[in-house]
Amino acid sequence: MSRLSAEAGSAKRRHHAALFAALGDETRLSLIAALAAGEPRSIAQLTGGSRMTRQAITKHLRVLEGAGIVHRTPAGRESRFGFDPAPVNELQEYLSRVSEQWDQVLARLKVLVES
Amino acid sequence: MSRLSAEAGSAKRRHHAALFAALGDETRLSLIAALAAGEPRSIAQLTGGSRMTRQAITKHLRVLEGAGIVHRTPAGRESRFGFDPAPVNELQEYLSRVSEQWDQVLARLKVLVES
DNA sequence: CCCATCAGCAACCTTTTGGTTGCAATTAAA
DNA sequence: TTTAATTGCAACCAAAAGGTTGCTGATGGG
Repeated sequence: MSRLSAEAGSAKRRHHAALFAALGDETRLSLIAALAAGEPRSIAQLTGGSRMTRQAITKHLRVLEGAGIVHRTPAGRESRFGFDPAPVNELQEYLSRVSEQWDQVLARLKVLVES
Repeated sequence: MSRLSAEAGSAKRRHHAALFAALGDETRLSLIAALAAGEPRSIAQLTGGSRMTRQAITKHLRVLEGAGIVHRTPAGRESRFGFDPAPVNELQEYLSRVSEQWDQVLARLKVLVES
């Protein structure tokens, strides 16, 4: 079982790493900020105000879509992108667990020092 | 001032993106898990149990060190790496803000629907 | 002293990533 | 029905990332 659970842990770790990687780009963070601030927007709207090409923005949106952070809704000739909070919350919980783990280590060290 | 604050925001965003990118690798996540679980460890210790080369692990540790997630402490002929929780907490707060922003958007939409 | 261990450095390679340009297709508007 | 706007797809490119091998230099133990 230890092997199975180790592999399951590895799969989850791979998933989390992919989510973090999706957030590891300045342009994508600004896209997330734009989409988490209001209603869905089209690619042309999201491109406006950036020095980058529409295709570059499209690629970034595809990465975010692949991570489930954003979803595409075709509407006429344009496709609107909307924010999806689930992966963000997932990563928040992940970081929480790391922090708690560390806090427990500190608590144990404190006990050792005081004994 | 709007320009200045926009640039300041961009600098912070770049910083956050760099931190996220440092977490965007499965191997580095496992290193973090190992180091956040206990006392500092040497490169050789961290390499043991991995199919990767010591140099690969070294590179990953350097990335984590560059992000401030880990610090190196030379000890004799070996250098021990220890966990540093500050960047993790910083990212946790960042994700919190994104979530809150989104919650506010949802609340506004709800008001619109009910009116 | 001798030897094994731990680590740093450099070169090299392959794959991925971020970005561009050009072109075709669909949809809306005049 | 033209025409403009919005998007998708493909090819291409440069740079960065992830990993390996080989060699060298300290350091600690016998």
